Amino acid sequence: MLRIGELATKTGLTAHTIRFYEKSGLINASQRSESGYRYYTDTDVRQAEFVKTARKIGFSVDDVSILLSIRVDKSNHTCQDVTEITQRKLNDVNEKISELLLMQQTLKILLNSCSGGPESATHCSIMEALDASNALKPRIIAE
Amino acid sequence: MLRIGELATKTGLTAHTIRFYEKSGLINASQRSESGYRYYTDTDVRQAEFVKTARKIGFSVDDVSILLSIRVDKSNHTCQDVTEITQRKLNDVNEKISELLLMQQTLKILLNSCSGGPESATHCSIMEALDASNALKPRIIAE
DNA sequence: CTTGACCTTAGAGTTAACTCTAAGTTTATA
DNA sequence: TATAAACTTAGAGTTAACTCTAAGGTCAAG
Repeated sequence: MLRIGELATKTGLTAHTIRFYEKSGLINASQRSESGYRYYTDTDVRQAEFVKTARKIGFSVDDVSILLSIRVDKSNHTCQDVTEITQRKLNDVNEKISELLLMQQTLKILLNSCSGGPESATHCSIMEALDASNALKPRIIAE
Repeated sequence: MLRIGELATKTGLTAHTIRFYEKSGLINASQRSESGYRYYTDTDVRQAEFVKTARKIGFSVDDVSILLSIRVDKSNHTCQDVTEITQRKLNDVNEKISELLLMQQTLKILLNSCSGGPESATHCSIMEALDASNALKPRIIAE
């Protein structure tokens, strides 16, 4: 039986975060001492690690909540239920990557267009590009 | 001279956002009518477009504020000043992309490991992977 | 029996960038 | 002149996931 600080050390979460996850319904202490201290069983620890793992992969707290409800009642859920959540998350991630790649490309083009030297910014091509509204249409793929 | 709604239409911002940017020091109406209506000159419009462009590329409101202070006083700033901000932003973006690519890879591996069919999740390999804490170490690059 | 590390709670604060509301004023149009 | 669309303000709300604070209780060691 671990106290909250020990669970924190074991999982890499903080005690604060564990209490926050408890409020959010993700982690529960099976036992409480008379004085109110939380005590975590091995089963609790495994659940906390599941939560940590799922969060690290990128699942939201709400997603993890759903995954946990599947976890405790696997026989009444299907692989399809699980892959749907996973696919949805992958779609989110893919979309964010696309947006960031576009930003990356634009930023690279801007950096390539400017010397970056100590000369006055009066004719800085980055500033000029930001002033021209076509700065957002990177047609040339710079590498 | 445009009113705020017209500027909104022209820039693709909302009137709310324009007022918010005004509070943040990014956009100002050169004129006000007696009754308090904001009126924007061509110069204001160009500045609003600059802001829109910079935000779309991914610069934070604070970054845009700095870029604007350079913009109004180019001769007292250098190309280096501008590239530093741009490079910092590119570094941020690169870091986020790395994190997301890791998530993407993990999610793909999870999806590949599971049929996604209508069978019970009792032996779902995604659930099993989330239970095993090595789910975060994707050694096999799945495509 | 005291000290310090650890624990408790409720609830407020953080961040970024909006987004919305309420209550009232102005302007253009029919 | 009446009505609707557009405008004004201050300030509160939203989102996600924490993160921290205050004020106090518990426990092990010396």
